[in-house]
Amino acid sequence: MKNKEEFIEIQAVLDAFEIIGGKWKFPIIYSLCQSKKRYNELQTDLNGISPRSLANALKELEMNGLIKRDAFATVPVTVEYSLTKYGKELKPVLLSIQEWGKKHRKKIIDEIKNESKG
Amino acid sequence: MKNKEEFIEIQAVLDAFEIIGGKWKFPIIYSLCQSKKRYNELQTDLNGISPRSLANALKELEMNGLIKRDAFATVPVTVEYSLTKYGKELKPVLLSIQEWGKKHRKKIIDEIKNESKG
DNA sequence: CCGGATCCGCTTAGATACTG
DNA sequence: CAGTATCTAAGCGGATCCGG
Repeated sequence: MKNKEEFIEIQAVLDAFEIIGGKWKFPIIYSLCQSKKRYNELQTDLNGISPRSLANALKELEMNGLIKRDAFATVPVTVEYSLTKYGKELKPVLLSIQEWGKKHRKKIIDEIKNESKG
Repeated sequence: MKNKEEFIEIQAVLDAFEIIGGKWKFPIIYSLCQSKKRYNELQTDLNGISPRSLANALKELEMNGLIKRDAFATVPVTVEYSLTKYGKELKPVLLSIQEWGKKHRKKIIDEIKNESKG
């Protein structure tokens, strides 16, 4: 580390990961970017997340003020999760990750094609 | 999930996290964004990462073509890690995370101030 | 039935000590 | 200096169960 400024910069990244680290936080937020979702919709979107992990992640995200949980006393219960205004500030981050993910996917596919070509 | 397109989008995020998920990958890449670094410099930058976790993360990042490892037969050995061209494509992602991290830090500090004000 | 909580086992991450 | 070995702690997933 060279100086105090650089320390703060990397500390910002580390801090961000205290909140949005873990395997599922980003995908959850990404899913909620599109629209508010119910518990089961999230579970489907996230393609096989366990209920335990989903519940934990949602609780932490709510504690940190990134998402909002609304429960309606219907029968059966309806619970909706949505991004808070603060959570929406993560959108640019999400979009850049997703863009990189698409590029990466393309790269992998190209590599496989080249291998089979010989 | 509503349609196939949305599935691909979220899948891109999931895929990205296969590569750059985990607690330390982003901070490592962030640190290497600035300049190439030696093993111990990274350990210092990352403020307390264990050697094991650092070694593991570096190995995975190298396997995925994001970073490059150069060893020089000096005594003692010198090893330098740097971003590959492909790894550098993550810079925009890093910058947006870091920006959010700074915002978040400011928010937390403000909240603490307001609490102590009463 | 929906939204979780709980129990269990496996995999990943971390602390510390030690080595080429 | 740049890691590995070992042990322990935390996180994740699967199945099952419970309250409304």
